[in-house]
Amino acid sequence: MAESAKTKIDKDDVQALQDTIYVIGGKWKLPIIYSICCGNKRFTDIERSIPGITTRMLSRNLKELEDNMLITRKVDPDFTTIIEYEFTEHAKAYGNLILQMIDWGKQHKQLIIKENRLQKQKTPIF
Amino acid sequence: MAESAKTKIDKDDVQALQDTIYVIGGKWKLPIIYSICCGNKRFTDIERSIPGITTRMLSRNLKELEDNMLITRKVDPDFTTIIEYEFTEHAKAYGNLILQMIDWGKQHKQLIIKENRLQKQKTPIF
DNA sequence: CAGTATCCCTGTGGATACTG
DNA sequence: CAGTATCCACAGGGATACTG
Repeated sequence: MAESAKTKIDKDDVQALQDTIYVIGGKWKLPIIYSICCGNKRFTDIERSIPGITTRMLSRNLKELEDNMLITRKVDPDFTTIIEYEFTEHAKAYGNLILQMIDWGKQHKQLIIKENRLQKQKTPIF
Repeated sequence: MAESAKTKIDKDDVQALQDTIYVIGGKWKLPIIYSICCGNKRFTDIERSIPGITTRMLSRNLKELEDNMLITRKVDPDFTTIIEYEFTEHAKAYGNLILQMIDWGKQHKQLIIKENRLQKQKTPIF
C-alpha cells in the first residue's frame, strides 16, 4: 500500500487523441482546413493559397477530409467544373482549436528561436 | 474588379500550423504528453500507461519533445536510475488544447460510427 | 478547372534483441 | 530501470506528366 501512486490514464482518452491526430495529422490537413476557414472554396483557390502544396497532395487530403466528414464536396448542377468545398457542421466546432494551434505554433517558434535550440534539432522546423 | 473575392490566407499562419503539427504530430506524441499530464513521470510508468507503445517509440518521442522544449528530463542526483520527465512552463500553456482534442476525438468517433462511414475509410481508425 | 497517374524517396513506426 | 541497436515494412509526401 506504500506503493507510490501509479497513475493510470484513460485508455479511451489515448484512443481519442490518436484518432484526432489521425484525422488532422500530416503536413497539409490543418493548412487546408485553415484555408477553407478563410473563405476559400474551390480547388484552385485553395491550392494557390497554400504555399508549396501540390495538386496531388491537395486532392488526396481533401478526399480524406471528406471521408472523415469534415468537409463536403459540392458540384454545381449547371457548371460541373465548379466544385466547392465547405465545412460540415461537425467541423465548425473545430474552428476554435485551429486558432489556438496557430497561436501556439507562433509562440513556440518564438521560444525555440530565443533559446537557440535550433542546432539540436535533427530536422529543423524553421 | 468584379472578380470574386479571392481569399488570401496568412502564410505565417500556415507556417505556424505546420510547425504545430510537426511538434505534436505522429502517433505517440499526444498520448505521451497526456500521460505526463496525468501525473506519470518515469519512463516505465509512461510506457505502461500507453497501450501499444514500444520502448523505442517512447524513447524517440521523449527526446523529440525534449528537443522542442515541451518536457525536461531530470536525473536524480543520488539514484541515477531514477529519471523524471516533467513539463516545461511553456508546455503547460498547451494543456487546454489537449483536453479539447480528446473531446473532439470522442465526438468525432461517435459521429463516424453513427453515420456508418467506416467502410469508406481506407485505413479504418476504429 | 479539377483533378489522376507514375515513379521514387524518406521518415515513421513495428519487432526483436541487447545493455549500463 | 531506462534505455540502444538493428532490421524491416509501409504510408506520406515530392516531382512530373497527363486528362475529362
